[in-house]
Amino acid sequence: MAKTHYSRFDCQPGCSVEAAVSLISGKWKCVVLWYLLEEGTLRFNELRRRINTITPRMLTHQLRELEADGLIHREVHAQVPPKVEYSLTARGRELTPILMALKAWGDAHIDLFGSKGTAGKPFTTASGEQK
Amino acid sequence: MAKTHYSRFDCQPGCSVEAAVSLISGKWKCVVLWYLLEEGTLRFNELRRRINTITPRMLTHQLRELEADGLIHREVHAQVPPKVEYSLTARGRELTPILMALKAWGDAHIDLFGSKGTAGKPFTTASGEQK
DNA sequence: CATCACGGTATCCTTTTTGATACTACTGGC
DNA sequence: GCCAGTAGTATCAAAAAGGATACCGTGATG
Repeated sequence: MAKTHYSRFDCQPGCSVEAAVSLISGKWKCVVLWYLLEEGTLRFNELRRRINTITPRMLTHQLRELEADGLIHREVHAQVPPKVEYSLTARGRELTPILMALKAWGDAHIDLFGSKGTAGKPFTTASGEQK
Repeated sequence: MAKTHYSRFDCQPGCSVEAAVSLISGKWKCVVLWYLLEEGTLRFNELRRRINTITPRMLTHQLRELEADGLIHREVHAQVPPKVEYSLTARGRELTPILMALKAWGDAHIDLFGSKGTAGKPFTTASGEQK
């Protein structure tokens, strides 16, 4: 193996866990990943409308990071008006068990959020507030 | 259901995932959790020595957040010199499948780290650098 | 008497992350 | 001619996170 890379043996236990978490820990990243997991392919403004409080700047930023980390694919169609589609890569789809486990845990311990602790308050949403 | 709490129906899909991730996304948090998972109970300086580049300030900070979020238990023994033991709570132990899945994913996609993308470089460690 | 280990604090500073607001080029429909 | 929708940028500001360094009281050890 290349010496410039690190192998799993170079670092202490928990290091790869930390590394993996760091890829999905930006604000809205999990929400984006979850939508892409559920709906397959979404355009920029489709995501934006689903996460209605996000600013375009933040959405762009998170999408670019997810793309740089190889978790999502960005496809630009050369047309006007512009059409850019986002979808999970194979690597991104491999996060599925993690996201499911996180969701299960999150739903099970939902009483934590909003009351005490360090977690931010849940946000309201375009799809959540009308019905 | 109480209006002051949120139910899983108040928020969009992915919200609970995001909430769960936010609890484990501080720097070193996963490393700490992993050590506690592996070794059961550890004292402050035991953790500190294992993660040798962490400052006491950061260790304290992360431990207090994990405690506030109900993931770890902090037990102070009234003696001198002080003895403080940290261990996972039941809730913390329920993170096991998540941490395992993250480790599996991280190890499988380890080529990502250090080269490109947004992930930080892996760190060297007390236990990793001698052999 | 000085030093070490214990489990932290206090203070200051830098970096990173997030947010608010305004703006772009282009085209199709009214 | 004007407005809406497309996918973003640019700029500035605020807030949060992280890092460096020094320090605390206590008690045992040398």
